[in-house]
Amino acid sequence: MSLTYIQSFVAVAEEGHVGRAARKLHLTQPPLSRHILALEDELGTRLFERTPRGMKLLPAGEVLLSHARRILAEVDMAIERTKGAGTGGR
Amino acid sequence: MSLTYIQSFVAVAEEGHVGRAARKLHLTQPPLSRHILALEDELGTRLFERTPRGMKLLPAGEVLLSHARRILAEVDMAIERTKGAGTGGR
DNA sequence: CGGACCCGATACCGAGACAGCATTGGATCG
DNA sequence: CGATCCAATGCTGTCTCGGTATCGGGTCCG
Repeated sequence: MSLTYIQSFVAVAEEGHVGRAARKLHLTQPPLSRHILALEDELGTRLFERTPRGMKLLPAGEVLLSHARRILAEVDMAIERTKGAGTGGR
Repeated sequence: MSLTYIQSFVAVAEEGHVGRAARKLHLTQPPLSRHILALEDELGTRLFERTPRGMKLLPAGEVLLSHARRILAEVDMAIERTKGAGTGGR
C-alpha cells in the first residue's frame, strides 16, 4: 500500500477511465493500470468493473474511495501544519 | 512523502533512538536515518533534535506525530473495511 | 459480416530508488 | 585520552517502477 497508489485509485475512480486519469496525473496508462491491479491484489478484491467504456466502481471500490480521500486530505493537512510549526512556530 | 517514511518517523519518535526503531521495523540504521532526513528535507523543518543519547522530538515533530498516527490508523481501517466489503459483502 | 477503433492488460527494458555494509565524525564518559 | 555510543555518509548491488510497444477483447459502423 502506498500513497501513490491511493492517488492513482482516486483519479481513476473520479475519471472512470484509466487513460484520462493517467493524463491528469502526468503519467501513462500502463503504470496506472498496474497500480489498480496491485491494489486489487493486495486487498484481495476487485475495486472496479471493467466495461468497454472504462472503469466503474464496485461496492468495495466505493468503500475504499471514501477512505482514500480522507487519507489524502490528512496527509495534506499534516504537511501544511508541520511546515507551519517549523517555520512560523518559531 | 510516503507511508513507509511515516512509519519510520513514528517508530523513531516512539523509541527516541534510530537503532532501536530500526530493529523494530526489521531494517538497519542507515536507511532509517535517511528516511528521517528525507522527511525533514521535504518539510523544510527539523523534526528531531540530535542528542548524544538519541533523537528528541522538536515541536514540529510533535505536530507531525499526531497526524502520522492518525494517517496510519486511517490506512489500516481503509484496508480492513475494503477487504470486508469485497469478501463478506458478497 | 469485417475492418476500424477504443479500452485496459501485458512484455520488455532502462533508469532511478532503496536497503545493506562499511566507515566516518562528533559527543560523552571512565 | 582512549573507549563507547550515537546518527550521518560513501558506496554498491538489487529491485522497483515508469515508458514504449504490443496484445486481446469488445463495440460500432459501413
